[in-house]
Amino acid sequence: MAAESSPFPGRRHDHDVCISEGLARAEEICRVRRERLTENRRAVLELVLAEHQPVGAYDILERFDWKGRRPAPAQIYRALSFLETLGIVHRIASRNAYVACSGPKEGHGTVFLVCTECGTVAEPNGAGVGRSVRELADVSGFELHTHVLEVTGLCPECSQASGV
Amino acid sequence: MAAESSPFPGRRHDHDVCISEGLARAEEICRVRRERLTENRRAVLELVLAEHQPVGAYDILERFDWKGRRPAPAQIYRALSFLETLGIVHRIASRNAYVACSGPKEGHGTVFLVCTECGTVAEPNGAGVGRSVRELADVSGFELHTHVLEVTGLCPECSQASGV
DNA sequence: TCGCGGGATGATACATCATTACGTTTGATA
DNA sequence: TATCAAACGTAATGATGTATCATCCCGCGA
Repeated sequence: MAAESSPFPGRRHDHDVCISEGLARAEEICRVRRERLTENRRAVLELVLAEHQPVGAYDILERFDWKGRRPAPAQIYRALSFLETLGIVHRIASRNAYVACSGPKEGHGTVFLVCTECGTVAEPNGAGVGRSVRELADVSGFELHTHVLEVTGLCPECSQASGV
Repeated sequence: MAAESSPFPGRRHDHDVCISEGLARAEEICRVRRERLTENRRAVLELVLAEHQPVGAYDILERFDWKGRRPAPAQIYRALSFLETLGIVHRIASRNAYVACSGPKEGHGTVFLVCTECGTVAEPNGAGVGRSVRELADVSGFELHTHVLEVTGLCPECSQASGV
C-alpha cells in the first residue's frame, strides 16, 4: 500500500497546525499580491479551515459569530470569491460547498477526492490527470483553460472501517 | 491536427439527426429497461436535445409549451432525474444545467469539455482520464466510486474564430 | 495632518435552483 | 375489470447566489 503518499489527513493529525498554516499562507499570498486579508475574509477563511469537509456558504453564515448580529449572505460570498481568486479556497461544484486548499503542491487545485462517508476532501497531486486532460483536449481540438475533477468514493479510513 | 476525432458537433451539422437519434436511443433504453418514456419525459428530453449547450431546469420550464399552462419545477426535475438515471442526460454541476448525452461511448458521462465562448458541451472518450483517475485513487488509498471532470476552454470553432 | 479616491462593508431586496408533500390519475397485469 | 405501484399536478417551501447602493475605512499624496 502507498499510504505514505495519501493526501488525506491522518486520523489524529494536529488540526491546529492545518489552521495556522492555512492562515499563514493566506497572509503570505496577500502580502505578495498586495491584497488585504480583512477581518471579514479572515473570519470566513478560519471557518472554512476548521474542517477538511466542504462547508456551504450558509453553514459559514450560521457559524459566523459576529457580536450578536448575523451577516448577510453577500458578505460570505464576497469573502469566498476573494479567497477563491487567491487559490486559498476551492468550490466543490457537485456539493455547492467550499474547502480550504490543502497546500501549494504541484498540480494542486484541480483534483478533489471526496469521501461519501465522512465528507472529507483531499487534493492529491493531479499531475498525471493533468497530462491526460491535456492529451484529451489536444485530440479534441479543444483549447484548454481550466479543469476540475471531482472524484467520489471512500477515503482510506472509511474504506477500512467498512470492512476491507 | 486530429479534427476528425473531435467530439464537437460541426458548424453545420444536421441537428435534426441529433434530436431523432437522441429520442431513438431513449426509446431503446426504456424498452430494454422496461421503463416508460412518458409524454412529460419525452418533452423534457426534446428540450434538452434542442441544443448542445447546457440548459437550466427553469429554462426548460419556460420553453415548455403545455397547452397554455405552465408546469411546476417538480415536473421538470422529475423528468430530468429520470433521464439522468438512464444516462441520457447529464448534469453539469459547475453550471447547474443539463445536457443530453451525446452518445453511448466508452467512459461517457464522466468528461465534459465546456466552451466558455459558445457554451457548447462535448463528451470526449474519457478512457485515458479514467485510467489516470484510477491510478491516482490507488496511490491515495481511495476507494473509487465515481468521477466527473469538467473542462473549460474554447471549442475548435471558437478557438479558430478568436484568432489561431 | 488633512483630504482624496478606491476598495470593502452593511443592509435590503431579489433572483435562481431544487425539493417536499400530498392527493389524483394512469397504465400494466393478474 | 380490479388492483397497485408509478407517474403526475399542484402548492408550498427550502437552499443557494446576486444586485444595488449608501457608507465606511485605509493607503497615499499634498
